[in-house]
Amino acid sequence: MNNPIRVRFAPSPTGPLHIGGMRTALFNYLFAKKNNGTFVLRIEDTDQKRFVKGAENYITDSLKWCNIPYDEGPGKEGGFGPYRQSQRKHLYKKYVDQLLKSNNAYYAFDSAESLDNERRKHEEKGKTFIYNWHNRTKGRLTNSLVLSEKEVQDKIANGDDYVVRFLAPKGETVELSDMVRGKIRIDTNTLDDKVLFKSDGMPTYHLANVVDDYLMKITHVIRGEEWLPSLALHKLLYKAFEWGAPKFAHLPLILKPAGKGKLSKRDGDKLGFPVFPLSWKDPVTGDVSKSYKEDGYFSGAVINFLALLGWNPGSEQEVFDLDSLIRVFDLKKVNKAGARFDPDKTKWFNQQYMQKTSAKDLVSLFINDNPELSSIDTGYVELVIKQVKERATLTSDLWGLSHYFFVAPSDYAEGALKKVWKPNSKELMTQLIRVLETGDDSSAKGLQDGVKNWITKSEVGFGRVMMPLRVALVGALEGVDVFDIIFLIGKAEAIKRIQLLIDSN
RNA sequence: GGCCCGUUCGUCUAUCGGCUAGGACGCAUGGUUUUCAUCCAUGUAAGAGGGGUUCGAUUCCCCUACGGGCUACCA
Repeated sequence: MNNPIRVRFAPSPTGPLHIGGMRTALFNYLFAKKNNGTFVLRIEDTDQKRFVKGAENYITDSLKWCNIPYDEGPGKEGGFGPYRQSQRKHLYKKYVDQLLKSNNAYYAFDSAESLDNERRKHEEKGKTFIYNWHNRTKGRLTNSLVLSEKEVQDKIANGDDYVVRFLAPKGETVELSDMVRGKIRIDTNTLDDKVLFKSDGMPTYHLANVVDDYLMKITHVIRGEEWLPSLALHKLLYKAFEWGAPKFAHLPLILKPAGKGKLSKRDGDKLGFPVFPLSWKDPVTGDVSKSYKEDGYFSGAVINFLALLGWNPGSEQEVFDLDSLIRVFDLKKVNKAGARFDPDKTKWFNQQYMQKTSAKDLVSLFINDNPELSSIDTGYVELVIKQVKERATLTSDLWGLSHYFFVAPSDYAEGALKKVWKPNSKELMTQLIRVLETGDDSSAKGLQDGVKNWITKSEVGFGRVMMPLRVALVGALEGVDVFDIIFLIGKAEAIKRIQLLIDSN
């Protein structure tokens, strides 16, 4: 293989990654693995102002939790490092100079204030200010296109702040090709002269991205649709460098479940569902955001759902583990339109995964969530989970569905008791205790037969017995089969609970 | 405002010009479970509008509308 596939996921560490970012990472991963390629993680931390401590760890932890590990990246050298752009700072100057020398870029000395001013003035006249062929040499702007070479050198020697801008060509049409969108044509006159190199000595995204993708031999750039508008610029940069460009695929955006716009980090807290894989504590505000992991989701279910957002396998199958996802993944089946995020369907996927997961495999997870159970025999815990898991959607549901197997109800659901407790209930429950004491308790079936026989023979009515019995055992009118409960908690414990109900009424 | 992308059930989506427009989530109803949930069955509901092209358009082209993205020395 002389042109091995290499893709990269290139987040910037400005905060926690939300599921939109995870989906981008996932598609890169799937594409790489499908094609025996390499999945690279590159940290794009060129904006020192927005850097957030802990965000990079958050990103790597999230990828790990989702089981989509990177082949190369920070801490995983693959011959193309370093993988943080801040550590590659020294590399970019050379390429900027190359562009300057080939007249594809120029120095600009305009201050942020003067540019803001221009923008405001244009706005007042109902126009939009664009730094490009329109005005770059019209005198209002200060750059190396209008200044003499000596003036430019003096300014730089003098320590004046400057940026380097790309000189967008005039009157050309760029032909773009996107793997999911097909051909796109852009008139270069509508482009602006983007800043490539900032006055703080750091490259902007556009420059760093292109240079690094080239140096890291990236073959396919798979990223969110928000980058589509800068594709022309990037293509022009490759041309200016005289480099072959990678192939591009722009993924449809993930939209809010309700309302307008793309899904954002704040939607989760506002709408009551997680948008983050792992929980995140904002280092400034201290706010903690809920997450899929902590809410009781399986990472496989989250990944599965994300994969089907903006992509489909071309069949009616919906549940896929990671390996089958890799097997069937195809960029050609990626949709063009944005996809609304659906928290309900995410839950459904999780329920599917819950049912696929064996009770045995759930035990440690369950005990982990409920440390007070660590002293209980794991065999018993497994039997309990086996009873309740078909009713569960999230792993965090498990305790609510099974608590009565571990602790006697401390109070009774008000409505339930009122509905169930009749004048003769006390008498019936007392009789029931006697039936249980003498009956067969070697199996749930044995218990059932004993009680049923008694009910039939004494003609007291099933509901009159079963309902209060359930309330005694569970504390509410819910839960698994009563005889399964009695069998598991044991006859003695069951009798104790019935007596408790009698005594308290 | 400008530039770009998009548009099938409420939502995610299938349909390589020939349909009674399929599946899933959700919702509703019924059945099972002497509880609740699960489960099962059934139902619900769609190709934005207008022009073309064609024997025939959800599918191809154009216009409009609507949605989305971008428009920073942020990525």
